[in-house]
Amino acid sequence: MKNETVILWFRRDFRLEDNVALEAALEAGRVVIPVFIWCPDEESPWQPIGAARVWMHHSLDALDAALRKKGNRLLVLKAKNYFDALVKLAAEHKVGQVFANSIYEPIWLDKDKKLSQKLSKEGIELKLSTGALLYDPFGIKTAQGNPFQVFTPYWRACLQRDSAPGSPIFEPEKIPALSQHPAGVDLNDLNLLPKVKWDTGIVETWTPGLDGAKTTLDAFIDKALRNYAETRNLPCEVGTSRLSPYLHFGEISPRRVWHEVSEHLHSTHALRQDSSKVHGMKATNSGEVYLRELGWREFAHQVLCNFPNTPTKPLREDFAHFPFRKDAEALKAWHKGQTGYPIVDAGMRELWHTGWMHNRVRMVVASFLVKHLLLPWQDGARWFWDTLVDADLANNTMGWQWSAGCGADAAPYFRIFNPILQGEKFDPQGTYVRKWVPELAKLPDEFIHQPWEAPSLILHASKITLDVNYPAPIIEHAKARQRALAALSKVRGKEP
DNA sequence: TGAAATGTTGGGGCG
DNA sequence: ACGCCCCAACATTTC
Repeated sequence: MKNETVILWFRRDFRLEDNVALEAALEAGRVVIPVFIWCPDEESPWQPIGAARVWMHHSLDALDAALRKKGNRLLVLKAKNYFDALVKLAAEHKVGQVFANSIYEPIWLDKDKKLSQKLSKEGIELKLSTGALLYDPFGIKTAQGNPFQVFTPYWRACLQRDSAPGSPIFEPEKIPALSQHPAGVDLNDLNLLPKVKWDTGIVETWTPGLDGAKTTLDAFIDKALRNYAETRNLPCEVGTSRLSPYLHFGEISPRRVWHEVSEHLHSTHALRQDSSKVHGMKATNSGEVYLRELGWREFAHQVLCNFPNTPTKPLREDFAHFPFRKDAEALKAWHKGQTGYPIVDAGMRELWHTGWMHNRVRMVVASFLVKHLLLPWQDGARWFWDTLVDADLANNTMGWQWSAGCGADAAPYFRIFNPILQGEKFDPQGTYVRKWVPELAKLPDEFIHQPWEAPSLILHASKITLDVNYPAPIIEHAKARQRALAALSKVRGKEP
């Protein structure tokens, strides 16, 4: 017989569609209490902060609105710890089962394990479901039984598994509620929104929440997917999916994204059928290139789960004692987008303003921090953590270790992005730079990525005085490159 | 999911 | 016609 009442604990799965825990809760209980518990003390040091909190606030608001359409609402609690909050809520409503979706991060997996044991002593079952990932991060292993550390064979192994990701679950018609909703706190009392209004750019740029997620996916498939392989690298265009924050907070499931994208590709005959392509040897068309990016998300979680120290420690140990510099001034210039390299500064300012940065530019600014400035990748990761709406421990860690050359399948140490060439290649008209670094807007295309090379007449006509209204480069590219090669070659291990 | 240096080739100008 | 040089275009290697 069904329990009368069950708890559905939302953590990072703010959706009603394709939510495995929700489905399980509805099967087990007659009445569901959907709850979000805010315990900032428990989540340190990688709790949501800054831009991600802003996002989370609006996302929870959207989730509540969606639950109300299903005849329920979101109970918001603020607590010292999850255990006390859950025990108290369960006792008040005679609940024996708590349903939730697993979060594939070592801290959460560990927390859930202990919590589950403690709760069971109180007669409460914690029922965990999957759904945050397409593949079990502990389920894909090399022939030797080790976790993969190189992407391509990992992804091949995923795609060659017997079962492709299944179809998403439909959202329920109704989520039966208690006749009297339990009293919680007001969402605003969590103080997720900043006191000083620095979040206007985020609010203008994004529509957080489950509806925004669907709109974003539809728009991507409709407008950008066809040319994804080419336009995804152009930061001035909307060529990427922009789904990262929605995926991070579980406002849409990776299974839904996978399903819709492959569905669309089959219906438009854009996905080639020959097996060497389908099996991911080489991504030759836009659809496969995009699904491969979902693969990188899987890979990042797989690496994080199997190597739990990677958020702060390099995976390749020869990097552990690399003599990164300490240079507060340079770090600050990077933070503020005042390095004197237009593509770098544009990216850092886009990040500050919108809580997001185009992926191509993320690679450029990361390479610049680590290789040109020789500052620790951990400092970059921390800044991204505070400023990104899509701040995700697995993806952020993977990205930074990749850029620094110390991670899984990492860029070799000698791969140093030239910020001028990257700019000219991927922002040839300087559209992106002009948008985010408006003081350079009047510069001709020829000099937009290297204002210091412009003749003084042109600088004057463009109303630019270097080091007055736009910085001269904080370091010369050629020198920085030489310095990085010299420093990094000392730590290289078996890599050439 | 680089960039720079170095090497090779082939067409054209020119003595 | 021929050899020579230049150099762009492309390929390879090196960092």
